[in-house]
Amino acid sequence: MLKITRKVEYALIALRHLQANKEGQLSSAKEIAEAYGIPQELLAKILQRLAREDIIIAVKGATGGYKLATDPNTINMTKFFEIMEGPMGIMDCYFDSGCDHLHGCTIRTPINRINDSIRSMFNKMTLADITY
Amino acid sequence: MLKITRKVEYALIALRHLQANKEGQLSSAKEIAEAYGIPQELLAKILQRLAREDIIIAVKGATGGYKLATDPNTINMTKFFEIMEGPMGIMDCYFDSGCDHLHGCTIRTPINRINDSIRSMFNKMTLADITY
DNA sequence: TTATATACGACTTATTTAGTCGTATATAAC
DNA sequence: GTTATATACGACTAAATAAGTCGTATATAA
Repeated sequence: MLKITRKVEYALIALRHLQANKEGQLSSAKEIAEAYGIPQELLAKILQRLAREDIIIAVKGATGGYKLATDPNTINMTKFFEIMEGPMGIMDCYFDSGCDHLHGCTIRTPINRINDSIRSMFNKMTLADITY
Repeated sequence: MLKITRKVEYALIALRHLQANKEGQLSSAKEIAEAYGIPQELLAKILQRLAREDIIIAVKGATGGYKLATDPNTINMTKFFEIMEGPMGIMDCYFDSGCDHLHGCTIRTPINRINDSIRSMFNKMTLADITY
């Protein structure tokens, strides 16, 4: 319950690393992985996803690497979590309705209230709150 | 991320059911399991844990069952989650220090801030917010 | 004595998360 | 143009966790 995954953890570490770089300076997946003892292939995939979502910019080729694409202040944590792990809800019925029990479900409404509280809390936070 | 487990889900459903009972009236694990389509053995174990922790009272024997032990208003959700699933932290390093990366960890402090926010949010909620 | 409860640990199965591998493409340096 | 070092990405395997089952013991009302 309420556990952050490695994917998110590694992404945050990497973003913080990139944020500490000078304007325009690149860091490769290998460099970051070695610096923090993270499996390189795994981190590479995470950085690729962040690049696809325009959180960071990828530069290919021999001296390539990654750099931040935007000010971390502009990305809220709800969006960030959902990029990394998909829809954020403490129960799936918040999003899909493939639940057998929906008819007799007595806890859906309060559960959704909790969900909204969590989302609203993370909506107020930006990546900069984590990476600075 | 941030998913509630079935254990918690079933516990909440059962507690809500008990809460709806008249003062002193018992419900068995079987009765509740059948009413909501929950695996009976699994629910039984959950109810046993709730009884051990004095959230509910167990009555043994042929006409036995469970009833609430206390006003749901007196149990906060942080305590409830921790009874069901152990320490609640979005990363384990909030509690233990078996982390290899602690020396160079750059995200511990902000992660802990998030943790505190979540715990404080759940501390303000009681079981009654869910089961009523 | 029987039927129906709770109690509880051990076990199996299913699902999710973490990590690896193979292959393709881009590009700087030589 | 060859080499070395990057990113890109899907497929695969392994590890960890969650979900569910089973066996056995005990309590008690009928």
